[in-house]
Formats: sequence, C-alpha cells, structure tokens
Amino acid sequence: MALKVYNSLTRKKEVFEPINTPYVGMYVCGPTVSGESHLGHARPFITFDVVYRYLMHLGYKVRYVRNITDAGHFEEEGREAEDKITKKAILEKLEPMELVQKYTNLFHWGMTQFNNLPPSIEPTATGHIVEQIEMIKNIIKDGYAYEANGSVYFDVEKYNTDFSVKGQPYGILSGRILDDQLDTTRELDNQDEKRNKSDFALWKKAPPEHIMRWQSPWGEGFPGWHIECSAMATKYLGEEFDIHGGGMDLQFPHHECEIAQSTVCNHKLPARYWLHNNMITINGKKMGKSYGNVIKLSELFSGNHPMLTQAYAPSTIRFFILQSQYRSTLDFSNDALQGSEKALRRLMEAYDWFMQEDFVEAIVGTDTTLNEKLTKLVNEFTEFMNDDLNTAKVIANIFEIVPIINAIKDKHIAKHALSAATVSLLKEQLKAFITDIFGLVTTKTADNNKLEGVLQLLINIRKEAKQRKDFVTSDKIRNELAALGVQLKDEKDGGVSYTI
RNA sequence: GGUCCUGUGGCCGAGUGGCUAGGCAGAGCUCUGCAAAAGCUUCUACAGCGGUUCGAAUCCGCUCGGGACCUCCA
Repeated sequence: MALKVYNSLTRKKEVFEPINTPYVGMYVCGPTVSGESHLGHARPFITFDVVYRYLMHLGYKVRYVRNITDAGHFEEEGREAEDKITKKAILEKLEPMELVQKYTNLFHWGMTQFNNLPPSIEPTATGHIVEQIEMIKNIIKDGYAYEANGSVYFDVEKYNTDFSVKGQPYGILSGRILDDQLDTTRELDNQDEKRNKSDFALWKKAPPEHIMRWQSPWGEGFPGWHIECSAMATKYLGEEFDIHGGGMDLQFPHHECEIAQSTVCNHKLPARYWLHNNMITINGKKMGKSYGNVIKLSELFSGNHPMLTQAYAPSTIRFFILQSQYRSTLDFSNDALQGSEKALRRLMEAYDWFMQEDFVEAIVGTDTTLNEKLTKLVNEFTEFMNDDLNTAKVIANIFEIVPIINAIKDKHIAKHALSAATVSLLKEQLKAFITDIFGLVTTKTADNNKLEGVLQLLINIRKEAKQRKDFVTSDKIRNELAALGVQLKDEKDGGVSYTI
C-alpha cells in the first residue's frame, strides 16, 4: 500500500509520488527567532520530524529544508511600523543579531530535547538577502510587482487575473476568492502605497530608526515576510519540489503568497504536496502569542507554570502530540499530559524489556492465534502511517501489544507461545516505529555508574532485611527512596528494578 | 461580514455506513509480607431534532455550541 497524504492544495488524500524517486525535497516553515519557542511550536516540528523519519524509513533520500526567520518581519501595531526583532532588541538592549542568536540557540536546544533530527539545511533569511532581491527583480521584470516610495509590492490583482486563466488563481491553496477579500483587510501602514489592499510587500523601505537594513535597487530596506521562503526553497529544492509543510495558520496568507511569488518566477507551482498541521489548543483556544496563553518549552520542561502541576519530559510532549492525528486540533491540559506520561512509561518499559530479552525458546509458536494477532497488529503500523500518517492508530496498536509483552514478562504467557518469526518481526517493527520513526526515548536517566552502585547496595540491604522478615527496614528503604523519586519494584522472578 | 473546520464516555483522543479503537482516570479480581508494577474483567459515548438507508457516531438538512483563517502567528 502506497503512502497517501492529505494535500491542502487539492483537499484530498493523494498517493505520494516524488518528482524524482528516490529523492524527496521537503520544505517546512521554521521559527521566527524573536522569542522563546512554546508548546504550539512543538507540533509542526515534531510532526514533520516524523514525516522526515518516515520517508527515510520508506527508503527515500530526503532533503529537509527548514528556515530560520531572523530578518525582521514588520508588524503594525497602532500607528508605528516596526521591525519585530529590532523592537525587542531595543527593549532588551541587545544587538539584533545577538537576540537572533540567543533565540536560535534556544530553539535548537528545544529541538534537541524533543529528539527532532536536524534538517538537512537550515538556511537563514539574513543569509539570503541577495537571492531575495534577485527574485523580487524578476517579479518586477515580469510585471507582477511595482515599486512605490522605496518599497516593492506584489500585484495580486494582476496575478489573479492572469493566472486564473491557467487554473491557478490567487487563493488556490486556501480556497479564498480574491474579490471576497477586498474589503476585509484592516488599516495597514503605508496602505496608500499599494494599488490594491490585497497586495503584499516584497521589500519594505527601512525607516531611519530601523537597524536591520540592506542595500537594494530600491534603496535601503528589508525583505517582506513571504519572499524568504520562496527564495530559499527555490535555491535548495529547485523550482518544483515535493512537500511543503507548516502550521495551518500559515496557509493564508503566507503560503498563498509564496505560491504566487514562486509561480511568477518559476512558471510552476512550487510544491506538489502541501501539508498543514492543526493547532494545539488550550481550553479550546489556539495557543498563540496574541492570545497570551502560551506555555514556553522551558516552562513545560521545568513545570514552572500556573497551569502545570509538575514538570514534563520532552518525550512526554512528543508522545502526547503523536497520540493525535496531525490534522486534528489537540487540546492541551495538565490532565492530558499526565495521562500521556503514564502511558509512555508503560509503553517504554514493556518495549525496553522486550528488546533486551532473549527469546531462544521461541521457535515453536504454539499459540497460532496469538502469532496471527501480533503479526496483524504489527503489519497495520505501515498501513496506518500510509493513511496520512495516522500515528494515533499506530500507537493504539502498540498498546494492544504492550499487555501481551507484559504477560510474557510475568510468565502468564510462555515464551514458546511465540514463533521465532513473530519475535523477530516484533523486534524489528517495534524498533522501527517507536525508536526510528516516532523518535521516542526512554525516560530512564540513570546511566551514572556510581548512582547505579549505590542503588544496588540499597536494594541488596533491603533484600537481606526482607529475608529476615524485617519489613520495617525494607519498607523504610523503599519508602524513603520513593520520597526521593526512586521507585523500587519487586519483580516476579525475585529481582528488583527501579525507575527514577 | 467572508472562507473553512469541528462537537465522541470524567479527561485526551482514533474512527467515518454494519465489526472492541487506544490511553489516562474509576470499580472488581489475581499476584504480593505490604506496596508498586503488571495481568484479567468492567462502568460511563458518539450535541439536539428531522431525513436517506435493511442498517448512521459515520451521509443529507436544520438548530444549538466550539474553533481557525481573513492581521504577526506553528
């Protein structure tokens, strides 16, 4: 069964066919590094990390490009048009590039915490000013942009008229009709420079106080907020590439504008498959800066937030996100995360035990029904992923396998009930999906030899106490370790395991 | 106002014409010195009202509720 993905462009699930098999080009809109990343940002980067990993698992050679937006997107608050990054820089008394570096580092730290693989190329907007200017020049040359008072605007009206004929109107991605949009745009700065309200900036003239500025054919200024993605995607993935991803909130206008710019320059739609992840909500509302309801990654990992009763491991967040399908909204709450934390621990403990356990006895496969059941559950992993990356269903199947593994561990099911083929299939596929594709890692942190030795010592003392029926001592050891966050478990075979 | 999505049991979430989703929480049992963990069993569903159909949580209509985008936003 072939991989199918939901293409926002066609609003259908489509079979994924790369332009140049086995090569796949994927562009994902990266962060604007003007602030610390929050939980909402985690979703696209984890989602597309799994897409990236899954494509590689299928044997594709993927070039994954994810930009860093470090050139000031301008925002218009009230009367003033200011470079977002410049504004913050003044407030914090930092150089713009110093600020950008700080938040870029923080972003990378967050990505590492989540066990996201680094992209193949991570280009910065400021590093591609030349490419952006070239692209703007091309758009002007073809008559789809005009200069006004040192700024350059894209002529949406003309584009729409000319490309509607070719079946590519402005609005092709978001399903918007340009004429319906005309009277909805609010008051923007320098609005009078535009021929039409729907026109958007390719280049903005920099006001005197603006620190981030570059020389251009139109004077000193800075690039508009859509052109960087068009320029960098074209440079590293070509005029037409396979996948373009990002959050649903970028669909319009950002991706729509990207399509318009790239189509004018390259005479074709830039990407074949447009994938959009849905939002993380909190109390039913989208988590976003403008709503003032964000939980920063550092707050999440430390538990230092009014909504949180405890700290959550990055892998818990990752697992929480993968428990839903990426196109559904995901409602965040402390309770939901607690559920995910427990579920993940149970899953990983079973997985870790199974992977290291020897199954030499498993050659007979006495329980045919069980072997068939397991084989079916495992084979469905791929089927579910191929249906628009339904990680939620894969995880549901894994949880059907977990009790079976635990039953074997507790000797409720004999090892020889499984056949050697089933065991190797299970080991191979569980590793592929849990570790390689989902990128889930064990929460165990105790790989410190000294700590290991100390714990083993306490476990042995407790074992001796138990043999003397000195339960006061044995319980004291267990309870006081528990108070320190170390939980001891007496296993069926007389051994003792612990989790920290 | 325009475009679109959505409403599943205490919570989070799959599913989308007939077949148990799954997780967390709750209840009972087994195991255990006691715990914990684990296993087994189990309760609580498809917003409401109509319609289509042999059959609807799933399709259609209406009503009510929630949300996203149209402005920086993942």
